[in-house]
Amino acid sequence: MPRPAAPDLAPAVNEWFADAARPLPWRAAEVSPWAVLVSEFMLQQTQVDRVLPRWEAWIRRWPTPASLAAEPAAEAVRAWDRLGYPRRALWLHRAAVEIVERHGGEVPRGVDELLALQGVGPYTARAVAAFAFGVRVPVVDTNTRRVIARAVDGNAEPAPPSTARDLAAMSALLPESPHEARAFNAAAMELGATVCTARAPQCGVCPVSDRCAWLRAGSPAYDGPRKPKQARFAGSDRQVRGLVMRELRAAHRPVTRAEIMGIWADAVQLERAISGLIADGLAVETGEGMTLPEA
DNA sequence: TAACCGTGGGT
DNA sequence: TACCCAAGGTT
Repeated sequence: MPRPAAPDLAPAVNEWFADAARPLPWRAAEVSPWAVLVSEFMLQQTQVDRVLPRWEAWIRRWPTPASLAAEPAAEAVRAWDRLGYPRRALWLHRAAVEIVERHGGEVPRGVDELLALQGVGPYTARAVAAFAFGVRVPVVDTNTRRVIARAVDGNAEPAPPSTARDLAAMSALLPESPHEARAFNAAAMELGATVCTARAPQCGVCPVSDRCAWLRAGSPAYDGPRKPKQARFAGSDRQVRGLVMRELRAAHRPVTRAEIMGIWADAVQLERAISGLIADGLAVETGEGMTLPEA
């Protein structure tokens, strides 16, 4: 399925990026691959502004994989605070252990080795390879998908994610030079995050507005398949799990059954949440009560 | 593979 | 208010 010849986006986007890039600390030249990996874990489904303070504190406390691996998982979950999806904290801790055990404490540079780490998927593996090590690989996140959907395909929104298709599309745009490729991976994401946004894109300041297929077509409304609606949060199991985790993080001692029962009226749903957290390894039941995992 | 997994900001 | 969206990954 040949796609239409892609416009040459990289030079203009990279030129724009050189000036417009936000000074995010994990982009600084001196940050370690580990610090980049931590940022990528935290940024999974979580906005930059909420990540910044947690990342700073995390890197200060655990500057290497070994320093994190040496601590109980409970400390990672506490330091994660309210970033959400706390199993990411568990997975990051596990990944640190795997890096120590399998890679001598050094974050691996290859996509395959990175993919084998707990909690590292197609996006994170390539992001670390590209941004921490300068490897020339396509990196595709939700922002890049949207930029390509508009500028190349002429659609207001991307089709449902497909790793193979998305990577092929980005590969077709990626400059040959590793240096330029690395910049373009970051620049495409930045463009999607700050200009080519999901709502109210700022086409007036877009560096590729002169060759954007979507703009050229008159910015037609999206008519493809709708994304599945996210289930409502209020009253959900997610909310209950979050409340239980908040309690476990705050208490530096076992939380009794009676205390747990006080945080949600629906006992059946609360029991389901607790069982799920235990099954996920985010909580453990002891004779004294519930705690965060020490292992 | 579709459903599940937190939390908060923007509109 | 209610809904959409967010540097995804796992099962």
